[in-house]
Amino acid sequence: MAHWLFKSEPGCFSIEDLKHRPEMTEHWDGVRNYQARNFLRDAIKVGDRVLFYHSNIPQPAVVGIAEVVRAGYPDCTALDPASEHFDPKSTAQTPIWYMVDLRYLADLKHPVTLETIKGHPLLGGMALVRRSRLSIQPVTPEEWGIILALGGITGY
DNA sequence: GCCAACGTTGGC
DNA sequence: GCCAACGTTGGC
Repeated sequence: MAHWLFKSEPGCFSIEDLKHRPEMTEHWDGVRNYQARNFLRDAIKVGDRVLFYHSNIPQPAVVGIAEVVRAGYPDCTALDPASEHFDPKSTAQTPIWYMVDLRYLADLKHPVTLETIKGHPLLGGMALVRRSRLSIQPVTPEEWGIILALGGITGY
């Protein structure tokens, strides 16, 4: 089981949005970056765990965790001319973009802010700090454990 | 709202 | 295939 960090602008899609859909899964669509796409298509598997990160706000932070319930499959929004994520180069036969489905697991009791992560001796090397623009990135088991401990939850 | 980082596009 | 121009992300 691998660990990941997914970023989202809470004004667009927040952990609350994910949480309040207990009866259904949520598509993680609209990713239009090749490196993130490769993770979605090739590496992210059912059962993997995800740190849910809120970006582009005054206090960016990891706010909760989620579980992958469906591995990479073609992103239907790329095929829909009405979607803002429409990509005319992507077709049903040769899809370019992929998405996964997530299920809400838990909120952190205490959000772990970017500031905290940057200042932590064992977290300063995270992709979040070094490659700040990558929206989907791998997390090591050690980083996962530290962030959950800082966040005040156990059992995941 | 600014701007640095950096990914993508397109002319040559 | 290089690289300048441009667009986007995301911290501040």
